[in-house]
Amino acid sequence: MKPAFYARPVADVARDLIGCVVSHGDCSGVIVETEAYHDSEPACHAYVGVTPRTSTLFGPPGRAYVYRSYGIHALLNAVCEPEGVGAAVLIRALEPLTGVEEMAWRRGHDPERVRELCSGPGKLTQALGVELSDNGCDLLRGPVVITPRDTSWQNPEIAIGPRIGITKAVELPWRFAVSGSRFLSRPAR
DNA sequence: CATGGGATTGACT
DNA sequence: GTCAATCCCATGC
Repeated sequence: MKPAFYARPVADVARDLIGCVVSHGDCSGVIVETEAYHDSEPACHAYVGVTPRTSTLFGPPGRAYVYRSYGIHALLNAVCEPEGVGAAVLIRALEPLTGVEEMAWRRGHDPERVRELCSGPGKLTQALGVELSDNGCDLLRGPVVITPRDTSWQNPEIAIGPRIGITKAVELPWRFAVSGSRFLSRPAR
C-alpha cells in the first residue's frame, strides 16, 4: 500500500480497502467490511475538533487509530485524507487468512468456527491481538500492517449501505461490504 | 473534579 | 428480542 493511498477522500479509501489484508504478527485476514468517518459529520469522533483523543485522526494518513469502545473493545481504523483533516476508515470485519489457531485461542473459540473469529470490529482486534497501544502506528511499517489485494481479490462485488451502530448521521451510505460474504458483522443489503 | 455516553459483544428471556 | 459490562475521554461546573 502506497502512502498516497490513504491521502484521498475517506469513502474512496473505505471502498478500496475491501479485499486488502490486515496483519498483526502471524495473524492476518482479508478486509470484507469497512465504514468511513469524516470530521464534517457528527458520527465521527473528529467532529469535536482536535483533542487528545482525536489528534491521531487529524495526523498524517496511513496510521492506525485505535480507541476503546464501550469500555471493553478496541476498534481499529486507518487514518485518511491529508494531515489536518480528521477522517478514518473503520475496519469492521475480516475473512481469516493466517494464524487461525492463534486467533481462535485469543477469542476463546473453537478454530473450526472461523466465521465468528473476525466478524465484528471488536472481534477482529481481539483475534489479531491489536490493542490501544497500537494507536498511531504506521500501517506501512507495523506492528499493524495493511497490504494490497491479492490477485484473487482484484474485483470484489461491493455492497454499499448505511453505517451500523451509530445514532448520528445515520443516513450516509458509508458502509462497504463484500456482497454475500459469510464473514460480515451483519449481512449486506 | 463529576458526570454521561458510546463506531460492541455475549449471555440470557 | 432485551440488557449489562466497563473505561476512556469530552464536557460542564
